[in-house]
Amino acid sequence: MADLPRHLARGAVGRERLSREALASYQRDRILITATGVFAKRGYQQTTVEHIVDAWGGSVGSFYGHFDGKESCFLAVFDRVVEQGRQRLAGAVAGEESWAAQAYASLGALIEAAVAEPLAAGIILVEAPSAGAQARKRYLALLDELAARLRGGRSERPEALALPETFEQAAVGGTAYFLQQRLLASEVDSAAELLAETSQVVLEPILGAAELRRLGSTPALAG
Amino acid sequence: MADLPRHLARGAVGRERLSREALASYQRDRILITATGVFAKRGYQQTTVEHIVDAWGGSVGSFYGHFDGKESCFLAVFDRVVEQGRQRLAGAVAGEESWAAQAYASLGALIEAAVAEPLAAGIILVEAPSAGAQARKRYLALLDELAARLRGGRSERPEALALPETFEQAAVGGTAYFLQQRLLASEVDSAAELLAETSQVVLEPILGAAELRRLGSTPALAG
Amino acid sequence: MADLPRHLARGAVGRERLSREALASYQRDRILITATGVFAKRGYQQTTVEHIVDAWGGSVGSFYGHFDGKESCFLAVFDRVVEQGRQRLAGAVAGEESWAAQAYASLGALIEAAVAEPLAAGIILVEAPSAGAQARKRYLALLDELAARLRGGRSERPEALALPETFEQAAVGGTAYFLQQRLLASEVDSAAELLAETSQVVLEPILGAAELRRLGSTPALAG
Amino acid sequence: MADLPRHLARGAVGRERLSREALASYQRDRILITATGVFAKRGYQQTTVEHIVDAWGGSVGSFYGHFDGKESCFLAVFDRVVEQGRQRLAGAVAGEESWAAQAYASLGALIEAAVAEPLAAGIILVEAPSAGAQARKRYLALLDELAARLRGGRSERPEALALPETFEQAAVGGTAYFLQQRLLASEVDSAAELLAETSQVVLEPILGAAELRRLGSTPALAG
DNA sequence: GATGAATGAGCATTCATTCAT
DNA sequence: GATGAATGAATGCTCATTCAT
Repeated sequence: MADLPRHLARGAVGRERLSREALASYQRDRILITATGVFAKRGYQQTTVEHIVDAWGGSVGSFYGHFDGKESCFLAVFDRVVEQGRQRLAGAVAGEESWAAQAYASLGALIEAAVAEPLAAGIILVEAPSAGAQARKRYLALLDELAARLRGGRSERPEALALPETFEQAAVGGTAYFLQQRLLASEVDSAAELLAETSQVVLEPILGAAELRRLGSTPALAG
Repeated sequence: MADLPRHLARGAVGRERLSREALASYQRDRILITATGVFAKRGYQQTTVEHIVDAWGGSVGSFYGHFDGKESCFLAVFDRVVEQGRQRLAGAVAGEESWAAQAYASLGALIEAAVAEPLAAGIILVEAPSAGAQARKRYLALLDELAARLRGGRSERPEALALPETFEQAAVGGTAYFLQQRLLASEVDSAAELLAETSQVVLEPILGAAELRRLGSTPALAG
Repeated sequence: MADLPRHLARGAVGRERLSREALASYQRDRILITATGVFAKRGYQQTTVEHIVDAWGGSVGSFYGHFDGKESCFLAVFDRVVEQGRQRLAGAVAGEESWAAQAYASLGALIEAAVAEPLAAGIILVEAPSAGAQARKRYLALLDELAARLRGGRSERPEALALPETFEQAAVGGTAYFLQQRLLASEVDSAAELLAETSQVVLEPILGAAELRRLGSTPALAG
Repeated sequence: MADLPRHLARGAVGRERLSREALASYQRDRILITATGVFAKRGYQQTTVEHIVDAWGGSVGSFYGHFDGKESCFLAVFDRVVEQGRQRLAGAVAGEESWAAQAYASLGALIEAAVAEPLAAGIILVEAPSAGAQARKRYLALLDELAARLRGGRSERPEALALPETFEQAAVGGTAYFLQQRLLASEVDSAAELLAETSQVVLEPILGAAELRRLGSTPALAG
């Protein structure tokens, strides 16, 4: 088992309360982090519980103490990655006022995340659709949610109302496919470049070219 | 095993050469047809060779006489469905002269095919991405090819040249995602409706709204 | 963990010596009582240590502080139930003088016990034979002991000497089987009825019908 | 895999029909015979599928081709042993006319069987009660059936009508217990001796001592 | 003494593939 | 060529027991 970070090591203040609970949560997180890599590299179906356990350095029984099984573990990995994405999104949106700026920043944050952690991105874009019914369901629900968010922007531009019903779904699905391809080919370009391209496809039809150009001139990416 | 059609039954003319070859090909096709349904209904991973063999009515050994194994069989199923799609495409394009009309007819033909044979469509859109590395590769190659075809249209319209590099990929991926969702939800609307929606997303940016409207007024669907 | 009864609560007189020892014994007993129900309801093989610990409300480590393991715990449960039976037997026999009356009262006490605590009876009659070699050995030894006691009655009646060697073993085994069947079917009739039937099988050959009739006319059962 | 007996070896007459079916049945039987010994020696719970497979000399997959699993295999072993007992019973009863003679011969046949094949007898008397709910159910049903058969004899002797309701159940259960004890202790006496003892317990109350003495003077045992 | 997280050997079962007939 | 019984490696999972805190 790996060393614990300072604040969790014995002797820490308030260890009574923290210890058990936090330790368990910490272990669980460690498994999730390891599993993210294993699932992403091997693929869900080719991954066995033993692979994860070996990579993690723990024991089978312990694994089952944290998760109901392989699928349950994958879903937790998925949820964790999604949650981290959500936080990035929240952070990106925080400073922006207009829907347009928020949308642009959001897209940028997601692309940045995918570029920074391609394995985590692969969990969502590549593995989730193949990891059983549950996972596929969550994957579709996630894209649906993103499409719904995107849809919110129509009200900002009268012209956008003329877009077909399915535009947002297709835009989100298309972006997912596009990124997935880049991930699988390991041709991950710079986040800036990807953002420039995808924003044109996803956002221009809603915001118009002029608005998008304006947004693009502002440095949108942190990294 | 089911009865053979007349011209393949033994005693037919030229049975020495034809019989063997044609019979084998016929058997293989029968397996592929059956397997298409089994793979689509159960999902690739949940399908066992025995499932296919049982549904087909043959024997395991015979199955392995026709295919190297389960994956090889799936790839053949995939290729077969793709081939049929190609023929539909060729037929649809045949009468049309302009690239615009050909593209519109192509999209119509593909949608029509998906609506007519949802199981076959599911093989491409739902199962292929989950059926191992090989299958995913072919799936991505297929979408790439469609994107490339779509790209051919840019030259027809100067405005289209301004579209982002990734437009076609996103358009194709988005359409795939959109159709996949409809297939999984078993909410297959009429082909006409789907065509109207997807063409707006996929073709309008290239052809322009006016051209698309004109194409839409011509009956594009056979069924 | 449940509250302790007054005299065991901390602060009680003589807590240094008593406390430790008595507390341990009390805890152990609590586990045994709980385990009796769990083993009887789930069956020995289907019962896990965790089941017992959960039902008891303690912890695994603590469980292993009291017992060497699952089997050891079952054997202790067995012994405890046997011990309680022995005490009932002693009580029942106390007031009686003749062997005949003692035997009749004993049988009555055992049946009464089985009817009053079917779970405890199930430990002996149903689970013990299936709970591993040790338990089976004790089960067989127990029946042997009862058979030996029964045998003591032969001297009271010359006719009984003509009974086959195996009579007592068969009588005890038969009664055990008979009661076990009633327990498994949850068809536990009244103790009086069961006593009337079994005593005819077990005791009449030794005591004779007349004697048995006489014994039966005295109220033999407490409840 | 062991050699096949002549009539099943290749080249045998009518191999088309016989071969497949008979071979499968033969293999299944071989597993059952092996499994009888393994279950009896190790005990049901301690026996793993691998134990059986190793002892048999086949493969795991093959085992599962013949049985649904370990329990299913045990039940088949149980049924097989019961069936063989039934045939012995049928053979023993064949020549006898009176119920008394039939009952005596039956008891003799069963005891003889138990002495001749203690492992098979152990399956019924020792393992079945411990091998899960299904097996216990069949075990109890079997004893019930024997008790019912025994009951048929009451009509032959007016005195027997006075026996308690439960006599037959207790007699059968007692005999089962008695034999089980002998089996577990590996103290298997001669069949003749066991018959003499058990018949006194089981049959004398129904048939009377005189009748039983008469039956005993006839050589009842084949071996 | 108490706690419960960690351990890991062990088990029943599946299934793609082979090969004797 | 056809057949399907046989193969056995691989897998997900359980649970009695240990031991650091």
